[in-house]
Amino acid sequence: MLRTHTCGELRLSDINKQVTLSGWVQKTRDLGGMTFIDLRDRYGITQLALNVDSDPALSQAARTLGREFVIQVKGTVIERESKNKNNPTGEVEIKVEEIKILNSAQTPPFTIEDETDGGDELRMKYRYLDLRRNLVRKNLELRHRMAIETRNYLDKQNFLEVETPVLIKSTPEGARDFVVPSRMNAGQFYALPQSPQTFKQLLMVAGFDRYYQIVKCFRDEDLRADRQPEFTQIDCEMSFVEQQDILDTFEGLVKHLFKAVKGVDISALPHMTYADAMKYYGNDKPDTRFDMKFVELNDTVKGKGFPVFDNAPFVVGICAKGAAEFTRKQLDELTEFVKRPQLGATGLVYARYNVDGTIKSSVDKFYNEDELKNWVKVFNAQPGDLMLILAGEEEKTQKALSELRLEMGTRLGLRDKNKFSALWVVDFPLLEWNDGDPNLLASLAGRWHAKHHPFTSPKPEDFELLKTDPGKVRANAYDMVINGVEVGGGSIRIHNKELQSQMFDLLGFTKDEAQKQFGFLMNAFEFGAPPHGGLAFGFDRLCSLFGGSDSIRDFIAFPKNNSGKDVMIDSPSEISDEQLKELNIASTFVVK
RNA sequence: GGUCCGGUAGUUCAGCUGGUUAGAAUGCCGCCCUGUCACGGCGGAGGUCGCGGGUUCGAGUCCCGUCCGGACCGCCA
Repeated sequence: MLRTHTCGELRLSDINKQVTLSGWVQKTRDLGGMTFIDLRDRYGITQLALNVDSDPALSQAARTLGREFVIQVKGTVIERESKNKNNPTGEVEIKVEEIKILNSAQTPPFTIEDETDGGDELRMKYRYLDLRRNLVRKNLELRHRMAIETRNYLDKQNFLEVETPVLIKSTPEGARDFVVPSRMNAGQFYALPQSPQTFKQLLMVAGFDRYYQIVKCFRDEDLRADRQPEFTQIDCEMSFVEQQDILDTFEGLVKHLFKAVKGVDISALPHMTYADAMKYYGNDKPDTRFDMKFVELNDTVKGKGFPVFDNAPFVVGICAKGAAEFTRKQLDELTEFVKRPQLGATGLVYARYNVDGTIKSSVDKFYNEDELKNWVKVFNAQPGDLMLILAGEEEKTQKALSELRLEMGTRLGLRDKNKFSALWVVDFPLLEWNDGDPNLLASLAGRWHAKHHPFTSPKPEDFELLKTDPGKVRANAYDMVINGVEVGGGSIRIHNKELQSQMFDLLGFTKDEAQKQFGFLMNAFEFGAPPHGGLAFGFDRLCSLFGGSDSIRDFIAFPKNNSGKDVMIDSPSEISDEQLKELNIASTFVVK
């Protein structure tokens, strides 16, 4: 061994021990007669001390060490003359007797410290240096702990971890597939799984009863701070269960994770219907750390001669507690916020319910004091509150107000990263109308697409609506939402061939297409498929949520950038003509 | 496919209404310093202002195009 101890473990109790340490030079502090070196490894930092009087040659050698040199030192553990309470090893140091340079290092392009000076791109390019930093390392340690505790919990619940294939079949529903050419089968392609969905259902048919897998999934769609082209799911499926059984089991998992990883007890998860989530939060993943629910105002504000409200199909507002003090400038910022093209609101109406009981609105011209007092009643506002109102087409207005609500929550400090509010959103619609998207309309025979996925079962009481009003059919589908982040979702599946076939009809598959794409699953349903259901957690998101970050990239060892590129290994990249030829792919492409 | 923001020293950034030699901090190099731990002091080196074109007497600054990065919308069953 090149070391007797790590750089994080020596304490006062180790004094006088002869030790050998190996690690990276974090920093040297040369005081002339004395030289101090911070030696770092994964476990911590230990200070090395050299005195020019006791060994001039060694002291001189220490001065030549650069940042991130890899060295081995032998010496004696001694008590420090001046201690550092900020470091667990801060009461001791090593009186160095021997230094061996194991490897030199170039000066790193950014500082390897908690508060790094490196920008995102540079950190990605030198990810192996970034990973030396405490913060990033701790994120991956958190991820490791999450995975271990997930396996502990599910193992105790009799779940089996089963690996499913990565080279599978491309299917038209859902996200765009990543595709892999088959050399042995010219002109044919595998697809990488968007999820192991069909395989886990087949495992249920096979009687495995309780399955899980911490598994990579792939989707060829545009990226976001919380979306990577390859990502990890905790993928689960159970047989002989109803929705409530699944909710109970995985509420248990999340509670276990909070307790084991963060030492936090979270209360029982409330259930909120999709309809209520949309009505009160304008969003199917509401941040319930704070209230500020939507208040519909059509009956309150219309017919008073204010054309914006009178002409809008939908008027809705929120009441921000204690925000009446917002300045004109802040209100203008909020107006700009909702007018951004992404939200597209035409304006923002506000009414301050001042502490002195007076009401001042941006539409005083149209609403007298009595009418504004009625607003106060409808909003249940208290003196000091600020009422914010948007009007327009329902869906768009909901979305804009939802974003405004989150913005207000942020501005009012109501979105504490150390506070966790989890809930189940249930009763999602089974289907969505492919409204207006010509690409979808052209590529799919049908105009409905599955909100969750085509294997989701409708609620039995809504079966009849499948024929008469498919848009009204609710699904046995559920999402777990924590702090406004959709951390997981799933459904009770269809296990009956006729119903599955009916679903594919609705989604516009011909019998042939359905058989070709999903015949293996429907055939399996004819051999004794048990009732089953499951869900999948977005593991990266769950980790970033636990770590208090909005970005999942720092919880993935080697993530990709906004363009889906790994700038460290320079991928994706071109391949040789020989490779293309082997794969039976033409080597020239005409773009556009 | 779209919207917005950014690209200036190794790094993070400032650079006003276009005007002399493009600055700061940090890092790096050298000298000094015997209890530092964000050590301190003095000195020094370090620039294709992303790239191309245009306007102008004059462009880091304005305009057009382009590339790269970031956030978001669409998309993500």
